[in-house]
Amino acid sequence: MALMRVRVATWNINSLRLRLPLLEKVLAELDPDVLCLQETKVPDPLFPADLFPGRAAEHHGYAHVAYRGMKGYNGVAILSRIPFTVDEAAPDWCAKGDCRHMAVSLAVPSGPVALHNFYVPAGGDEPDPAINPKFAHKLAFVEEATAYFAAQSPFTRTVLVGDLNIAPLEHDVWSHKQLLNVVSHTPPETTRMRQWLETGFVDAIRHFVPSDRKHYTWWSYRNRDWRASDRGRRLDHVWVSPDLVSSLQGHTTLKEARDWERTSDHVPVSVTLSL
DNA sequence: ATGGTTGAGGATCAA
Repeated sequence: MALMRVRVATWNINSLRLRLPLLEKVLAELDPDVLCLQETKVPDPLFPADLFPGRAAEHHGYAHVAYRGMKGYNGVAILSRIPFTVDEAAPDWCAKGDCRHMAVSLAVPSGPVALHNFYVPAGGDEPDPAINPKFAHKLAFVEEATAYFAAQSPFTRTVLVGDLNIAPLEHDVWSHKQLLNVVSHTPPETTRMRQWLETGFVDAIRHFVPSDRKHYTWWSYRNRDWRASDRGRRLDHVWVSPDLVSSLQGHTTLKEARDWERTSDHVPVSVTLSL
């Protein structure tokens, strides 16, 4: 059977409704077959009926759409050209019902592919679980996810994407030393993330970008000039099961999106596979 | 050490 190009993109959009015009721009730039979004910040009843006003029917080619949102915070969505079924049995992490994850099975002709879209808790400011419940939640969330995938291991034909809110490697942050006690890069987080990865994933972005090269996907709004200060972090990730490594074709981190008007503080990331 | 900005929603809270 002929293989199919499957390009999966992930973007923390930081309000879907506010950035609908940029959504179309991301699709034009990356041409993904599947786009996973985080921080949609839209309750399900208010999810836009027409994602691309004035464009072609059926969502501008992305006929398959699923979403899980809530008021004010969090929320994930998946737009796809490839049909999928939603995994309704996926866990409700930390039993909070807080719309931080969706799993689907993509109907790729060569066989189904499991796709996980995660929005891991940011964890607040204080990196001490004893005094900061948000940090405790973050650690517990990652531990639950680790246990979930460990129980399935070894798994195949699986792609995991999302805003994982952890920059695991030295060169995933602008200053390893200065961020060691800053939430997103602390040893309790990076250690747990490594354990999660090692349940059976390969870091697909670092497959393409050498680990000794600085690489970021997020720059704070709180910098006068994000590009000049370049105090970025790699918080957004694409992982694949080892059987898919030989299918990896390329990747794009759309850094230019950080310069768009009224954009997200995260930029889109895509990985292309031949499946 | 501190402050810096953005979004949701309508006061702060989350990031």
